[in-house]
Amino acid sequence: MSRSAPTATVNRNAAPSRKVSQIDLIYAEVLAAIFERRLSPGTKLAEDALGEIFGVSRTVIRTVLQRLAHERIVQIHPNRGAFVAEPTPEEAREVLQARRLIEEGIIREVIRKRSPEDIKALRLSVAAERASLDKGDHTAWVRLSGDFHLRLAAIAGNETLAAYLRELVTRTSLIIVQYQKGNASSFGCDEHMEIIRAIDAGDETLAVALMRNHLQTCEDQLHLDDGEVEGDLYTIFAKPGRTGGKGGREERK
Amino acid sequence: MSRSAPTATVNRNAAPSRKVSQIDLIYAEVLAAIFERRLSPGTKLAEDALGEIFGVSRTVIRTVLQRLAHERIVQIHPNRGAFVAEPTPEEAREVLQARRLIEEGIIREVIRKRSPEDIKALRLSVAAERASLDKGDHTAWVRLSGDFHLRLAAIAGNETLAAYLRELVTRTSLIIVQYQKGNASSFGCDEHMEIIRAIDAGDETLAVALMRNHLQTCEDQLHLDDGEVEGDLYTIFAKPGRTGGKGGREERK
DNA sequence: TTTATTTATCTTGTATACAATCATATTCAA
DNA sequence: TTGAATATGATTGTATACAAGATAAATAAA
Repeated sequence: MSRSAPTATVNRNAAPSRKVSQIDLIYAEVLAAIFERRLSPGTKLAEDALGEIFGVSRTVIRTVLQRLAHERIVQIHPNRGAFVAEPTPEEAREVLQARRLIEEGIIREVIRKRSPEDIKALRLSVAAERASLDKGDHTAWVRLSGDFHLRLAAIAGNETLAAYLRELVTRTSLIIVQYQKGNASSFGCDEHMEIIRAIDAGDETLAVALMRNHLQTCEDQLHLDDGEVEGDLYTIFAKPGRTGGKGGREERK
Repeated sequence: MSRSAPTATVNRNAAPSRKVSQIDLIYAEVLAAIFERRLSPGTKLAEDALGEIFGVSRTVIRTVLQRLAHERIVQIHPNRGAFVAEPTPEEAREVLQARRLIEEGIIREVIRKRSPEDIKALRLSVAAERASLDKGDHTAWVRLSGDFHLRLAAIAGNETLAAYLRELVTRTSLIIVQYQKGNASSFGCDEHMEIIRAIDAGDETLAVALMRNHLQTCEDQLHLDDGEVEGDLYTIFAKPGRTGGKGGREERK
């Protein structure tokens, strides 16, 4: 709680608008903090501290943490507390494999159901991606990049699959935070564009292959192999100022 | 709360064994009640009543309900309470479609990774299925039937996909409770056996086709079309003793 | 100095109390 | 008798209080 002053009590301002529950707001806030690397994997999410920060009791914090735990963004150790999850390399591979399976199915369905408006919306989505990339707004790009995949799921029209993909996309973001080497994956934009073209052309085989490659590329840009123990070593031999920025992890289990 | 006396306060007996949390116990208890048709879709799950029944406070009941809600077994209406979900025909089709997609992927993986012990365990699982079916223990059969699919997921070795399939299997049970016509699906056993044979033979194309057919058969045995409004009509014009048993719904929203 | 044990403090788990919202019943007017 | 408005009761949402467990510190023994 030492440096998070700027984002504290953000929801206090828009208090009268009770249309969106506090729980959703805090949930989104925590998620954003993780993806913007303000909260590192392994960080403890103490109930009291979060309650203080967001101006609510532990009761609602608890609800948020349980939701995040169900989505595997947070891991709850009974009687010990909640921590930002540290997905293992194995889990990372599983998530990407699950995405390949689900998104290939979605692609096939999209080709069957697509309308010209859908294609147009997809192109706009990728344009926004490119814009955020040009602006150097990495945070926005992460969100928009995920949006593209979620949009495909929406077109496919299976809400159940879309919900699972939403979770997988979120988990992918956490995985990228932990395992991405350098600031790669700037090709994502172009690959998304290629996929749109294949869908527009109705070429199922190509579209599926492109999606598979796209997700494989994403996986290849992670360093999942070198340093399987890296997480533990880092924890044990933690030195401040390692990653250069002011993002030294504050608390670890 | 009028007739559930026999199952009430079950967890009080095994009190000292705190290894399994109360939450897991109550969660399993509620789930069992739904699948054994003691709780009908649409039934309100009042926090106070459940707390009284299980001898805990609303706090832990709330946690259970939120977990069930995340898995779509329960629907929470803000400020109004939690109700056993009433999956729509559309949702039912989505769940089955998702299962086809995921389980086809799992089958392919199983064929790659299977060991002789795996095949043996699968055969035993189906044998147990058949035994419960012969004994007329429908409740046990529902559980074992789901177990077969979960076992395949375990062999495939992707914990992430397995978790999703677990949810889908659970939702399928709820869907069957709501839409199954007669006591059909006794063929499930044989179809499971056929799938095992195809896997054992390493015939990926056949195994995938059999799984697809199996799930399609399951979907076909539901009456999803006649009576899209059936749920509502039933609610409005509910008459006791309709389904023969003593399972008249106790409370509805 | 190192290791084991005990104590103290802090955090989570659960129960209870209060506030806010919704459903139902009653009253009043048309 | 029907309809709207109000009042009452019940249920959920949130905060707080207390109990149980875990971490950390301090003390004692090797």
